Amino acid sequence: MTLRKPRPRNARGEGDRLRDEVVDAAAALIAENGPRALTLRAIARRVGVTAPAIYAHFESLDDVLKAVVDSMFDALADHLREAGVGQNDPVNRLRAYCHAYVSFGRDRPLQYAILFSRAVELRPADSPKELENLQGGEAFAILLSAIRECIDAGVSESTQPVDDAIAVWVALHGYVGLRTAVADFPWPPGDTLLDVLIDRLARLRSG
Amino acid sequence: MTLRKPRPRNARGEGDRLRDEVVDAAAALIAENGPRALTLRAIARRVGVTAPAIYAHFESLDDVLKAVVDSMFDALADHLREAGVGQNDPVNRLRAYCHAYVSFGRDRPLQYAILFSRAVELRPADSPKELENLQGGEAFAILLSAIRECIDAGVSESTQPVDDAIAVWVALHGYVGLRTAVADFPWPPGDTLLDVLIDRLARLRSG
DNA sequence: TGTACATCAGTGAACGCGCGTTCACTGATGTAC
DNA sequence: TGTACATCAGTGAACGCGCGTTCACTGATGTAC
Repeated sequence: MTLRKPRPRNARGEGDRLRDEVVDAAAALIAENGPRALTLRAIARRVGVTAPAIYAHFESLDDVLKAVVDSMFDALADHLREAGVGQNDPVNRLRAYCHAYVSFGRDRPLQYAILFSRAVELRPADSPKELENLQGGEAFAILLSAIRECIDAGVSESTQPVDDAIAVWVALHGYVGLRTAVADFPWPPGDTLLDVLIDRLARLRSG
Repeated sequence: MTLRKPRPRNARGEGDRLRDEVVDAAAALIAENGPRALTLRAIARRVGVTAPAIYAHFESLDDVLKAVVDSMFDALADHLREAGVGQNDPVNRLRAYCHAYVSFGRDRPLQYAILFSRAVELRPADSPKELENLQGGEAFAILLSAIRECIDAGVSESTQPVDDAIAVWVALHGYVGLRTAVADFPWPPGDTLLDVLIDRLARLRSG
């Protein structure tokens, strides 16, 4: 319900800027008040534009939500990659990716929740082999490659890297979901549990 | 939008029946069309009653949603208990509980999702020790006791049953969430992955 | 046994609101000549 | 360099709808005498 000053109209050729602003505003609304608060008019108010203006860039509210999900999956993959920078030890890199995944979800629980909420049907991969083309597949591929490097370095006993990467992903997803939803629970301190999950599911020797 | 024949008015003293019917209708609406489809008027239509009649039993729509979540947590615990009946081997019992947890979520993904969706704030436990009083705590206590029995029987190497029960719960939650949301993924066949998660996180010797 | 009355379990009309969507329009900005 | 014009990036009014919530009411059922 925040009132904004009327924003200056975009100049010629900069019409696409509104598209990005709409996606950002939609993501912010979800982050603040959950997906139920996402309406075309609320987005328009936040951007400082009238509701019909959105139709120039999106067919419907659902279309906006899809764009939000897309941009969130991209942001997640970027977040993981950044966390891996400078991590030369394969175990530390894997851990860094996993912690980054969790912090991504924990910092924006309501946004994270829509990624796998079935509110938007996920884009199907063209073929089972095109994992990266699948939404979330980019993040998964990062996890998988980190596990493979651990195996190559002899610090993981995993013999089925794909299955074990899925196992780790499942655990990360569950950890984000439960920790943000059920705060009132005797959670092990810090991220102890997270490291246990990584150790056992990626079959790290240190674990 | 299903039209129902006008239902007979409840007799004296049976007014509480409407309360249960409202909760069931609300749960059914969520199961069919997700939480966005949950409105007071839709519930009333489905029950075959006018909208104001609901106010005799609930203060608001949010109050109805809370009742749905409560009844779902009860149903989950019942479902687990039933699955354990007749399982005399502790490992098999633990597995039966875990598979029951997953099937519960998989059979009603949209309902399961609201349990931990933050759409309703979960009832806080009065003290950290009163796990059973916490929503979901009853199901958790069942898991925990099964792991303890595995330890006692010498088939689990777990030394921290509470932490490991949490780990299993996290994995079950993640498994339900991802499997129902991301169908288009190279999941290991059947519930192979689920058994791997149980083996490693409950530290079963068979694994 | 009969009857007046209280209570229970709702109904039905009405309210104001925010929503998605349509439509005709406007006014600044770039382009052609 | 000036000017007519097309286009772009929106505006503003209007529509019909379903929503939560309120209010006065109704009519069947049980109870007291």
